[in-house]
Amino acid sequence: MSGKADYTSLLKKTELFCELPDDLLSKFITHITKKSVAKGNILFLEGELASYCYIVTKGWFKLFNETLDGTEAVVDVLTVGNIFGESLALNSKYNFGVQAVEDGEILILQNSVLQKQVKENVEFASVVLSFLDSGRKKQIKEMEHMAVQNAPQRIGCFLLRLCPLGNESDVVINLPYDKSLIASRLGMKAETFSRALNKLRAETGILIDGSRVEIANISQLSDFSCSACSSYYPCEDLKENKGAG
Amino acid sequence: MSGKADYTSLLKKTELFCELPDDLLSKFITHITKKSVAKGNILFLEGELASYCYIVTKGWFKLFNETLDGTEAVVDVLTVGNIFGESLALNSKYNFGVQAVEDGEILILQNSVLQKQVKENVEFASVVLSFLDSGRKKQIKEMEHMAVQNAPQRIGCFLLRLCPLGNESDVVINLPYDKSLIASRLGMKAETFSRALNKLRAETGILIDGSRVEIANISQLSDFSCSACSSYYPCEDLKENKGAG
DNA sequence: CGAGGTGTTGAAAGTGCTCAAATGGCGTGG
DNA sequence: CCACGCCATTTGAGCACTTTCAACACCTCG
Repeated sequence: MSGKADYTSLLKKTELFCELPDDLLSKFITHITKKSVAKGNILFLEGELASYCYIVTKGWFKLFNETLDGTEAVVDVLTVGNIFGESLALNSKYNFGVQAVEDGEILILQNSVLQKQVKENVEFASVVLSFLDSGRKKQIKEMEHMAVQNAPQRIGCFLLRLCPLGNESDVVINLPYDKSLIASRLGMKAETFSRALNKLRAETGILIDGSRVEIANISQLSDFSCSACSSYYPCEDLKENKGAG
Repeated sequence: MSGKADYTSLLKKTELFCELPDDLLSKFITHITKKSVAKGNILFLEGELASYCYIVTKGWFKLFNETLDGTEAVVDVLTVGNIFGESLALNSKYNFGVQAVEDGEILILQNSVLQKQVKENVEFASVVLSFLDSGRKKQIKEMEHMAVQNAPQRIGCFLLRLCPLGNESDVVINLPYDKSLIASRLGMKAETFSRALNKLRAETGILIDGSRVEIANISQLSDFSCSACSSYYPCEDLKENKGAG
């Protein structure tokens, strides 16, 4: 189960690699290594040369920045299927640091391999550009969320994004052990998160038991969470428009 | 002054084109057309095929999305030197609509021309990837702003980004006529904007006369605006790290 | 002058934050 | 096995900032 063979299925779960033909995937796979990461380990820090990108296959990872006054700003919290640290520009530096917030596993790939393929393979270059465009659209959406959603809605939206598509009910999600990370990720304090989660539970009928979240009724959750937003779960336009602008 | 000749200097003022060699610039210039846009005109709407990109050479343009409840979310408000609608991915759609908020002028370029150059010219492709990376970093910064800055600081930060670099005092900025646009852009209501602007004036000594803003002392403004942020004006790290991640 | 758009101001309500204290799970050492 | 301490989470009370609703001032244009 841990041989190079199953890298294919792991990569198929990621946005960047999911639609690549197998022969191209195999070119990447020969350069990929798998690694276990213990809780607390730091993979890299902001400002370091961006040599590698990472694909999460297990666990949760925190992307963070440090502010001038020493506070930590959590840029994102990622789990299985997410990629981070990827860079197509030469000699670029990481924009943030990354730390494992619990024991996990990652695939490691040199950015130079990505860069080489972008240069040599027009189709892959096109995929990469779509990927970058899509990332930009998500960022715009994030901004909108911060502007128009209140705390309970932001949490609901965060949960919805963790739901596998296609399921309509009885989805079970496992959050990272330390929920205050999610609070930071969503731009709120731990206390606010706690209260907002209570409100969300009362409004949408979700069940919470420690780090386990059970969503009985997706549409009830999205009715509540998406009402203030410009697109409704599953945010179709994020997938349709391989965005621009 | 409106011949193709001065397109070069206009393009040199934009982040995407500023460092390109003249011979490459001229390839773009042959495809560029200039156009005047009257206040209120809509250039395109969200979801339309992203055929053209636009470079602002005069006036202010509003990038917006419509939320489900009919509200308008202002994604950005752009002026001279900014580019929007650019897309390197094929068959992509615009992520937002764009409207002229006062009489203005734009340069128009087919995205297919950009795409062609990306394919044919490795150096330009590299510039584009850096541009996209830089855009991503700015988005992360925007998120941070929304999270850590209060209303007066957000306005101050917005003004600072409009200041031409290199000047230290007596900078004069012209805002769009309708200031409530900036309020939306910064995620606050018009009334809050009005009050916050008063506070900003009291704290930093800037002068406001209608749409004209005079900044006597840049460092006084940045001391106030950047104190909560992870980087200080002019946000050096945005330029250093041709980012990744 | 009057109408409509834009900006300002006031008062009250809402939302999230700070500070402080209580709760509850979990591992360590006795 | 139990007591203890640690840490994340929860809860409460008060505060700061932003929004909401409403009224008014200002300016331009007809």
